[in-house]
Order: sequence, then C-alpha cells, then structure tokens
Amino acid sequence: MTIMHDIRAIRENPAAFDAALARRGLSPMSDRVLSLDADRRARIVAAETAQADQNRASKEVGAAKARGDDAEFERLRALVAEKKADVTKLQAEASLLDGRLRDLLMEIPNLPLDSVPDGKDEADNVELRRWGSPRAFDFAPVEHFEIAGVKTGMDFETAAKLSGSRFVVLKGGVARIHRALAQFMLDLHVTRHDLQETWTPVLVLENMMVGTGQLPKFGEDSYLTREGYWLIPTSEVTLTNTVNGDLVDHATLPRRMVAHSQCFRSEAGSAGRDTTGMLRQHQFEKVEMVSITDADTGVAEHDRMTRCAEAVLEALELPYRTIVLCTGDMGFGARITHDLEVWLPGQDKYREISSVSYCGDFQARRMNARYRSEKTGKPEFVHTLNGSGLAVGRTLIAVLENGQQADGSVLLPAALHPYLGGATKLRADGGLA
RNA sequence: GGAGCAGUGGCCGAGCGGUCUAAGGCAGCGGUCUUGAAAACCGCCGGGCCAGAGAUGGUCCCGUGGGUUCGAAUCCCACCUGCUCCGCCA
Repeated sequence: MTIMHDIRAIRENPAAFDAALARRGLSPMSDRVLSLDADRRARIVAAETAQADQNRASKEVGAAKARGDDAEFERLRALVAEKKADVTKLQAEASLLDGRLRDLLMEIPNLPLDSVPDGKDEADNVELRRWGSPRAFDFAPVEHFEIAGVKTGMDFETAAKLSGSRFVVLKGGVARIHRALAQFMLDLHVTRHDLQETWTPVLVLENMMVGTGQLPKFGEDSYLTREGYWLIPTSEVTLTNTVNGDLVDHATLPRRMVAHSQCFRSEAGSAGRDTTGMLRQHQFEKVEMVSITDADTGVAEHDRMTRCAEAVLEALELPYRTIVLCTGDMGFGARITHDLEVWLPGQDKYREISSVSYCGDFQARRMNARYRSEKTGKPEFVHTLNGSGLAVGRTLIAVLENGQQADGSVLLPAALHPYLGGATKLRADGGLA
C-alpha cells in the first residue's frame, strides 16, 4: 500500500512526529499510529507464513497426483484447504488494520519544516519583506465596489438572480480589465519565468482530489456533480495530478507549469466573511503555478515560485508584503507557505492575494508519483509545490482600489495598457479611455 | 445515451488453467572492440510490503474488488478507466 506519511520515520522517531504535530496544535498520534502498525505487521507476518505453507503444499499436490499417490494427494489437498482458510482469515484481518492505518494517516496534515515559525493563528505569522509603499490619498479611498467607475461594471444583483450569493457579473471596462489581468499574468510567467502554459479540465475524478489532499477530509469545501465529478477549487489539483501514478523521468524535472482556470469553492464555514464585493466568491479565476521537482531542489523551488508571484505584483505596481505562515495557520498539505498580501487602500489593510506552498512528498505519496533517483537508482517520491500567480479577481480589486481617483475613475498600471488596446484608465462611467 | 473492444514491468508488446521464477523489443547501466564515438556482440536490468545488523529470505502485484479451482495474467461476476463506431451537440 501507499502510505500517506513515512511510517518508517515515525517508527524510528515517534517523538519527532508528535513534536511536529504539536507545532500545528495537534495532540500526539504516534501511539495510535504505531500500535495499529504493529498489529498490522504481526498479521502480515502470520498471513505470509500461512501462505508460504499453502504454496508449498499446493506445489506438492500436483506431484502426488502425477505419481498416483492418492493418499498423499488427499492429505495435501486437505492441508491446502486448511491453510487457505487461515490465509483468508489472516489477510482479512491484516487488510482491515491496513485500511484503518491508512484512514488515520490520510487525515494527518503535513509536517512543518523546522524553519516555519511556531504559532497559533494568523497573528503569529511573520513578515519577511515589503515592497512598495501605500499611496498617499488626498481623499478617502473607498472599497472597490464603491468606486464610481466600477459600480456599473460589477453587478452583484444580477449575479444573485442568476446564481445566488457570492457570484458576480462583470461588464464593460471592468470585465475587460479582469480578462487583461489573466492574460498579462500568463504571458509574464510563460515568457519571463519559463513556466509551461497549460490548460486543464475543471472537472476531475474523485481520486485526483485525494491526491492533492482536498479529500477525504475537506469534501465540504468543494462541489460534486451528479455524475461524480468534482469541480476543482484550484488548478493546483489538475496540474499537480498530471504526474499521478507516474514514474517520471528525472531529466524532465523540474516541471514548471502555469494555468489559468475557473475555480469553484463552496465556502462552507466562511458564512458572513467578506460578503460584500468580489473578494470571496464561489466561482473565480486564478492563474496557478505548480512545480514538480526532485527531493533535493524542492525547497529552493519554493523561493523561486514566491518570486514569480511577487513579480506579478511588482509589474502591476501594487504594494505588498510577503509573510511566512506560522505552524498554526498553514494549510493541510503544506510544509511551508508564503502568503503575498496586497495593499487594499479601501480596506486600509493588506489582504491575501497569493499563497505559495511547498508540500514535500506529501501529495506525491497520495498520488504515488515518483522519479528514479540518480544516486540510488531507486524510485523516490517527487516533491510538489503550488502557488497563485495570482488570484485574478483579487488582483482586479487591488488594481481598482490602488488606482482610484477622486472623480471615481481609475488609473491603470502601465503593464496592462497593451492588453487594453492602449487604454490607461477606467472612466467614472465604466468605460475605458 | 446505444453498440463493441481494451487495460501486462520505465515504454512497446507476447501470453488464452500448471517450469510465468511473465517471451521479445526499446530505453537504461556495465563490458568487449575503438584514438574517441557509433555500430556490433556479451552481461545486468520491475515495484510494494514483511523479516533480518547484513548477506539474504518470505509474500503480494498482469486496471480494482470479489468468485470458481488443488492451482488464475489466463475462466466467471461487479466496478473503474480508456479507445472505436453510432446518436446528440459547442
């Protein structure tokens, strides 16, 4: 079976495993894991011993029959039947324990790297750096949906009629800026960062959601179709699972991909949070980066990917800060996460616009995705990383809020002008000029 | 939606109840030859789990799960995935 955590490492150093969990605010689990593991192994040994007996007797049966020794033939037949019953019983027990261990490990989050700061929640995150400085306004900046030029092009009422809450209809200049942003980001990553442009499905088989860690624990967060397809909450799911089940050629690593996709999230559990504006939607667009690396280069790749995301904000002249999430605030599959927070003058706050995570072999174990190590000649799990580069809707918000003018128009960053037919501003009436 | 076909080791592919300890090819690794390389030739060359300090041994794996059988890659059933044709359709 494929084990979701390195069971040998847990056996060797259960205290370290529990200590890592404790840093995430979880109670120790090594006792339960190891006792299940010990039982499981005992059954396996018993089952395999019985099976070896059965195989031996089974081989002799044919010989006895051939030489016409009926008494021996019957004796061996009975022996085989007896061993077979033992094997069946022991195997069933082993497989039950195996399943239990698997279920348990499946729901244990990834272990934080040593370099990740300890902490309980977002208050304990640590700022790594800031870029740019918030603009000084000579009027009171408003939130994106309050800007005059935005009001006509960001229609929540119509969206609510169509689809309910947490949806939006974009129109005119705002819609075009939204589209331009996605194109700009893709182009930047493809031409400057050497990521491979990729287009993927947004409906996936259940197993893929297990591979990247959305399932089994977080099924409530995503949409499931009648036919059994899941709607991806991010193209991290499709991009990462491109190597699901594969033994990839080491020469093809690292694989650096970028995709622009629709993302779907039920936002169960976030009722009441960010209900106005388009900060948190059931459907949104994101340009996502994924890297598949070997075990040696994953950590370095994480910094590279963070830089790729930062470059987008810098090109768009949006002030941001980069933070490293503390152990208590990190997502399920991550070993370390950098968040990029963009300055939103309307909220007078930095808000998350990108999350860049290094997952080590956590997802690879779930996917059984490996490469052949050049050093040992043995298959080893790949390492995976994912990061937003960036969330398009939130970038739209940032561009609008940071560029807003007293008259309700919005000045747009130069990098976007070529994508808007040369337009440099969103007029107060919602058109481009 | 209907009908048919298929899923074998890194890849391709044989195999149709008992030396399958899975042929053969490709790729890879080592060697012979060569100034070097290529070619040719020779050899090596799947993965998981369990035990063991190790050498090594055991066991499982031919999409997945059951079943038939003394014995299953091979027969039966269910499921998953893919392909082809038809229908519908951007």
